[in-house]
Amino acid sequence: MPDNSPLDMSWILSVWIQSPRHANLSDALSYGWTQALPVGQLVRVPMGARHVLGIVVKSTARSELDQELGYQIKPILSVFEGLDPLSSNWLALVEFAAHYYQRSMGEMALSALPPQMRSLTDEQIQKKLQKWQRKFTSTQVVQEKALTQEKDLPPWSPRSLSPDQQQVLKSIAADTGPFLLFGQTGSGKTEVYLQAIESVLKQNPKAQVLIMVPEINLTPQLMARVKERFEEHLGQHSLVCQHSGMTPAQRLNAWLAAHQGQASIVLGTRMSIFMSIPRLAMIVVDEEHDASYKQQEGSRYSARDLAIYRARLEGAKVILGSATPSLESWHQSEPTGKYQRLYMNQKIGGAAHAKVIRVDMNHQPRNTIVSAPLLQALKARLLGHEQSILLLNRRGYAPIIQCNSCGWMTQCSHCSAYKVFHKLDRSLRCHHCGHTSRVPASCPVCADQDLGMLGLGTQKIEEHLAQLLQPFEEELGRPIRVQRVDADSTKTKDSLEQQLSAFHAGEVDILVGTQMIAKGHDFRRVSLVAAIDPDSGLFSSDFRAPERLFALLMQAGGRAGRDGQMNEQSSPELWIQTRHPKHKIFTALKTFDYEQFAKDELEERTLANMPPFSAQALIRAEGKTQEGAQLFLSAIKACVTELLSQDESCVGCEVFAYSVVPMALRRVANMERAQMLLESPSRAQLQHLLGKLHEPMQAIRKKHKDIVRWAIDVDPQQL
DNA sequence: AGCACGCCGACT
DNA sequence: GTCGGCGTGCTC
Repeated sequence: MPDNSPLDMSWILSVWIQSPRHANLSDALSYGWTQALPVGQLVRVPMGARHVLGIVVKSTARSELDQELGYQIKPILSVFEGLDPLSSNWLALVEFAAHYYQRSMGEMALSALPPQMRSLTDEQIQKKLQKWQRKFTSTQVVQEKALTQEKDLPPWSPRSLSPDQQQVLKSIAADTGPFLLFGQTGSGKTEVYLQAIESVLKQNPKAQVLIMVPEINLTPQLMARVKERFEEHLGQHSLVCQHSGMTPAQRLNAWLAAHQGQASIVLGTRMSIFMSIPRLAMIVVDEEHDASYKQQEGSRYSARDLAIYRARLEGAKVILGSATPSLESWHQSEPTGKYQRLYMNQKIGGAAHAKVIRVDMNHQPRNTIVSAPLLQALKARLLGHEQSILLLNRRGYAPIIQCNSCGWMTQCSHCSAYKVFHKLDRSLRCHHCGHTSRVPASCPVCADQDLGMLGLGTQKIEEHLAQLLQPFEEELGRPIRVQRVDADSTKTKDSLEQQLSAFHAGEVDILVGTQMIAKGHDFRRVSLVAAIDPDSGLFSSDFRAPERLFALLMQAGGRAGRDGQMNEQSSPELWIQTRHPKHKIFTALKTFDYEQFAKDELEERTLANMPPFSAQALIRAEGKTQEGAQLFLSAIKACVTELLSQDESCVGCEVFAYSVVPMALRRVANMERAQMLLESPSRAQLQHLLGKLHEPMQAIRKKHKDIVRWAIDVDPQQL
């Protein structure tokens, strides 16, 4: 702005900008302007030496100011004229999230906008908008027709629905929700989502819908189905995606389409909960139990929980769907809770449950990887030209090199973790800090050359399996094809899709992989899924581990035998190799009885006062030394005690601070890490206390110079 | 968080 | 003699 004449700054604008809470700036900074601006207006403002994006949250006439501000007011630099202001509901969502997850308003709000917005000018944005507008209006005519006359276009084709689906849709139409759609894999939840969306769009052609999925991998699949259903009615520009795999330009375009109300359907990962969707009428959270809905760094929000809050704000319906709901959602959908539970018990097309077969590994030779009965079962599938999946837990399967003479292992020099052997480039790599080195020819401690492999990678299993099956190849009269899928084999772009499509096409007999293959993919010719060693999930220090294991195995079981057409001889089977065959997780799994499992687990949680019967927050610190990190947290613990006994507003609050402990992965990239858990029967009291902690924490931080980072994780997923 | 300003080691 | 290391401190 070249105008150097003094502006008549008779208005004071309160503006949120990107700045972390510990920067100690107030939530909104004051800038001067010649006129009031609408709440939610995007502006560019000076901030020290640079220019940053801001959001106007208030305009006050200078004459109405209670007192003069104690500092010089700068004018804003420019206004994004071409963009509608963000809605008050959007601002309310951001404000709630910032409050709840202990972040600054500015950080929450600005990091929820597409990154490119920060660098573009108003003119550039307007150009983009015009371009989009032209594209859109050419298809919009079609859309209007479709939704009003239904003449020139194929009408919404009637679908045959199962009785369950009909019942569930009736309930969704009749009530306000939130709804927990509890349905087996293969019971047709996706069809319910699509029909529910369809009825919302029929009712109001201008309405918008948000669909969330846990992972990027799952967006193309679901997008294909959404397109197939809606594209001819809505036009291709009415369906947009939002996830971190998109280019900055793609993200901005999609954001603009949603913000301007042109996109009818927004499909995305957790970040899309913050999309600007002015006429939001429905939110679908697919696989709501999935841990990916919780952001794990920065503002650690839960997109699933925010979906509930946002839906209430907007007066929109929200559907949480899962075959294995989180115990939080399950509890909320009990008769005493706030959600309405909808059951879908039947599998479409009469597909049967997998039969659960447990192999007691106590009765197998020591160090057995694939037990004899499982091997027999695998052979049977090979003979019948059916496919199998072997599922590995991550833990315990990393291939680590050990000295067979002195016991030395490939410990990472920067982390409290072992470096993992990668066969491809014969390197040792730390999965936590990325440090890479070559495999030594001899032990660096005792110089012995007898180095061996300790853990079992998926690579190792792949080889081992090939070895076990090799004698069988002759009998079979063809080579046996084993395919490995894990983080390594899918490093190259869209290679996951490629590998899986090879499996789909029947070019592979046995698929070996980690959890990632249990998610979302629909394998029709698979009749056997085997969990090789699931026991680490049984006795973990994390109280949610059993829940995750159960969900994984249920999901894995659902992968087997989804095809109702398959003949009787190949009844689907889920194999579990375990040293604890009597464990209640496995007995509940035998009948695919999630409800029994949830009942048992919730009983235990009640007794132990664990979530959902208490609220938790985790304070983590990262410093140069473990003592430093712990000292820092201990000082905070003392501060909690003091607040609870001295502070007027905290006395009587029931908040319990557990002792300070090193984190499970105590050292990462040369940083020592420790944590402290806070727990309270009252979410509100815990919130209040956390809010009170910020100031003293900053004072404490100044005394502990070796503390590099600290973070508060509200409702932590992993302990 | 950025980005300044500010005071001490190895280089054209 | 400078380029640049990152240690405090401020941003309406």
